[in-house]
Amino acid sequence: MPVFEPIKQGESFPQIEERILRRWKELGVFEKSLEQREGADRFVFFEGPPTANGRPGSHHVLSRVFKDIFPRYKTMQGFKVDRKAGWDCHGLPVELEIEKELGLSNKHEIENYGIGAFNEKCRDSVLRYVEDWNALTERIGFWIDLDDPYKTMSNEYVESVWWSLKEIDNKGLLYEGHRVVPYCPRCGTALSSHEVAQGYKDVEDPSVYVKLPVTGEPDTHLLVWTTTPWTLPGNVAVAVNPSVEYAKVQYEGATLILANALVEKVLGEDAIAIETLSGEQLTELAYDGPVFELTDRPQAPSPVIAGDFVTTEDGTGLVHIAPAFGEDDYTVAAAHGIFDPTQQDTLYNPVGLDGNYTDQVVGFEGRFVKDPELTEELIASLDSRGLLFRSFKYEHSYPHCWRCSTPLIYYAKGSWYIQTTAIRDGMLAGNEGISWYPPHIKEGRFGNWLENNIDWALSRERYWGTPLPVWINDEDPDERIVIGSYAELEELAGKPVEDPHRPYIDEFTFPAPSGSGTMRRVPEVIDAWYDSGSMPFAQWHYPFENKELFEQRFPADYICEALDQTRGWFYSLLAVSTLLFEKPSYETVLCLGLILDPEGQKMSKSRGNVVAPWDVIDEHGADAFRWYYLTSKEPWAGYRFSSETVGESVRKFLLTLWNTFGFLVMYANTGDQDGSGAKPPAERGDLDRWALSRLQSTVATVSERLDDYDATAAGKAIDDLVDDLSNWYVRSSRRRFWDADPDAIATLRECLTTISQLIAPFTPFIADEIYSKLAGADGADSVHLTDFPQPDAALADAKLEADMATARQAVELARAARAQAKVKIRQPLGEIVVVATGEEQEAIARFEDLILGELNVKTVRYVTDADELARFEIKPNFKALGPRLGKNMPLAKEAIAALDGAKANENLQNGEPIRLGINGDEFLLGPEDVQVVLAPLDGYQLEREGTHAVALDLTVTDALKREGLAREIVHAVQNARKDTGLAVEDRIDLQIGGDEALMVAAREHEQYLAAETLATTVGIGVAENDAGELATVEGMELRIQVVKA
RNA sequence: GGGCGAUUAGCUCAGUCGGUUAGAGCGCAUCUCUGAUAAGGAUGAGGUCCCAGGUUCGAAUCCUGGAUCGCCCA
Repeated sequence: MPVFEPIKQGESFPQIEERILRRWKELGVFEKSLEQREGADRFVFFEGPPTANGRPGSHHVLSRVFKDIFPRYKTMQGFKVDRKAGWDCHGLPVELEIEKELGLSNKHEIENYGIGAFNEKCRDSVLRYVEDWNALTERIGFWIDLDDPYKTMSNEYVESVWWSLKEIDNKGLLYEGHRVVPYCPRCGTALSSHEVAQGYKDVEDPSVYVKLPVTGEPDTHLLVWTTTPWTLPGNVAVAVNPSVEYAKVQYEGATLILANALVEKVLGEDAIAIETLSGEQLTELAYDGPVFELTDRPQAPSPVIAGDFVTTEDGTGLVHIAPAFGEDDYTVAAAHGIFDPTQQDTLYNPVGLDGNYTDQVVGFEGRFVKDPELTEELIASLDSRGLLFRSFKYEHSYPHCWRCSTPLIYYAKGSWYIQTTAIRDGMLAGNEGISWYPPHIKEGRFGNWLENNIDWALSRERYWGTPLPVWINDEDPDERIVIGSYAELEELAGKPVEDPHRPYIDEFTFPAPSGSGTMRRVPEVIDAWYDSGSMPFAQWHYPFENKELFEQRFPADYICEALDQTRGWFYSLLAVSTLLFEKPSYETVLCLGLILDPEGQKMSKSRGNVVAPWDVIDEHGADAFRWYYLTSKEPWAGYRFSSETVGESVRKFLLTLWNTFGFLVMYANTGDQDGSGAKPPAERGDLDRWALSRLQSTVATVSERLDDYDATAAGKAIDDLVDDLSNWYVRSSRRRFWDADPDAIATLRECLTTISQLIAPFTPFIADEIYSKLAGADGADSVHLTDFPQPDAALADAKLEADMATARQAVELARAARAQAKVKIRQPLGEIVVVATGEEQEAIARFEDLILGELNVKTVRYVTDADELARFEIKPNFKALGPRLGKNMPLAKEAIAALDGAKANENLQNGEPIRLGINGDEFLLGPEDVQVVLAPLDGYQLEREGTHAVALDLTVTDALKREGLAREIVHAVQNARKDTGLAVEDRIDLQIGGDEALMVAAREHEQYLAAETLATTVGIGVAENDAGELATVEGMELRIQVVKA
């Protein structure tokens, strides 16, 4: 029986991961990790629900990985972390997908098809790819309860949402208003501001200057500018800023009125000023309206009105007012009594809900307002009537429907609102208590957004969504009831609610409580963002069920989504919970950046640069994918990502770790030693205790960084530790592993076991593979059932770590010196000369054997007085001296440079200060104020760093030469062993022959040769000419014959 | 047009409280080590720390203005 289960040759990371997935399933590890924390303090995580009507992509892997790591970490720290999955089911994107499938292109066609059948299609489609999502979720090791997810379309969920809306109505914050809203004529629905935000595109639009004839002043025109000529038939007034100065100018035979400040910009230098007028004076004028012929509006003077919002930044300083098509227009026209906002039919609107002109617009009846051809015709009409001053293309950013790409129009219509402006201060106060990663979002993007909050346009005139639970008397629209539960509706309507969706719910009517009329539901459904913002309580069907469950799990300690959710889910969560519970529903939020391709382009299907997550997983494995996302950079900055970059993180970290693990398993098995015979850690040698101390420091750093949601720095600390173990501890301890030294095996085993726990939240697969092989009989079934390591102060030794760092530096210096002198490591050298003082010398002396072995040098000689190799130079420590010396600093720098370095160093060594005279003042400099560095003297080859330096005696004596050759022979024999396919521990009979110089060296070092190559017999100078392998050592011929003994 | 963020080596990214000599990985070139390693090590080439002002004894870092890119909003 081997000590540890041997590593399967040729098993790839993805294969290992799939094996571990099966094991997790068999043992129910996720479930156990939860059961085990029953009754413990909770760490609450909320899953932001994705929509499963499309396949998951690499950006979903990003968020799911960050959603996973902290719950795993907290679980290992002893918290109970429930993780309920969820699916976002409602909304326009779902409807659009079905419309496309069914070949429907507007609401009329949907209604002909049948709302019931249409919604059934929607219902079926939203979980269409749920299997793909589940498979990917499981494969990347995102532990979340997929068996009992919340669904925003479930009866229970919808009922909770209804309850919340009634609560809001009870607070008087639900109202029906008229408002100019961004409206998609194609989808037939108003869009919320966060939907509009997603659809801005840079487009070229026509832009026209229109001349409006001033009533009673022939040939005089108001000059207005607009980028939306289609709104001109809706024109009812012109607004000017009363405090701006306007000019009447003569230009190309016409008299024009525009803002004085804009004359040159619009007309150039050729305009001749006639007089200036104040905006106030202009409001006494009128112009001949309407701009287009309208069947229901006769020609009549239209007013010039005052509006503070008019600026002279662009345009002409005169703004055409169409109250149905602009928020400012609506407000200013209402304020001037042009229409009565409470009487809907007084608002002039020549455009229908379908985005087409009504029959009132003569010559353009039924035309779609954003049709470019129509625009041309409108402009031509203006021109033919002498109203066009100029037209040109204007490039600007204009909102489009985020799903169907139709340009939005601003359009006055009825809509239901939540008066979020009433809770703005509450949301701002709540935001104060939220920890944002990165922090600038809090005051910046999110804070600004809250400051400028406007009421939430809640209603959607659509089909597949949570129906707005408002019933209105069909005889008296002022009588309304908001329904807050199915029981309430059942009692009123006298029948049970089986499906709260349209069209079934629309059939629930009941007599008006006032005694006359029938209560009927309003036709709207609600914004799906409200659904997802309700998940903290709706996922539990609160308050109808699970009261305690909800209260224990509110608010969330941690949520995590991509940055684009700032005004999406992050906002809707905060708004809903502030409305209902007067506090935020999350305490910490991590925002993730976008996934870009290696060129920094956004990944999109149209560009064809999408990296499919399964490709990455199949090639490199889920752990590599996770490690890359978690540690390569700050996660909110965005990722320039490709499968190759993931491969890099495999090579850099996972393989190093895996090889170190493989090394331990191999030598523990070869030497039949599991480390149980080791001394207690405190009694082990320096190298072992160094490794254990590094481990403890890393444990401390990792916990500290993960507590601050900083996976990047935590991962880097682990990476550094693994690198130290592999490239220093193992490298320096090879001999001891070969000898199956229990201390070495125990130390490495302890380090790797603890590392497996540290990486468990990061790379759960390889972590469990390593843990379950090393933990032994006393270990848990899985690393994920263990407690996260706590730093053990007894094993931490800062001095030891610092000393080792110094020793390693000395080795590096010596290696550099060898490289410089082109003397390879296999060639032994006689002496290394180390210049170092005080602690540094002690540190190097402490690890002398290690250094000599690593450098293949016989002895080390210390030189405290560096005169023979280098001289001391004193340099100022600016950080210490700067504040003290201020403006004298440059002078001090010169004075210090002029000091006698050796003498100054001697002073400092003796505890005496350095005296410095500057501008007649004397300054005393202590050791903290200066830095002593070594500068090489001419004629010596020396590598230096700070106050220590290393020089090599490069004299190669004949004896050293022979020893070097012996090592070359060993090297060649080892290669021959390897080529012959011998096992590491196989004994051999060795015969060598060839160049006499080599044979001499071999005879001299025969014992060494035999020991290194496990040769039971050695024949020197006997290998036959034609037998064995032929090698070349420093140009000399070497024949090697290896036979298994 | 406004808000937020970014800009550091060929590429991907670090860079602490402002401390004068800016780092790492990848890639490249040369050399090297290795009976754990798909690896490791050394050296080198490679930098206008986006630009311009300013504050300061001292600026990649702080301030102002500008450029470019991204996101968000109009």
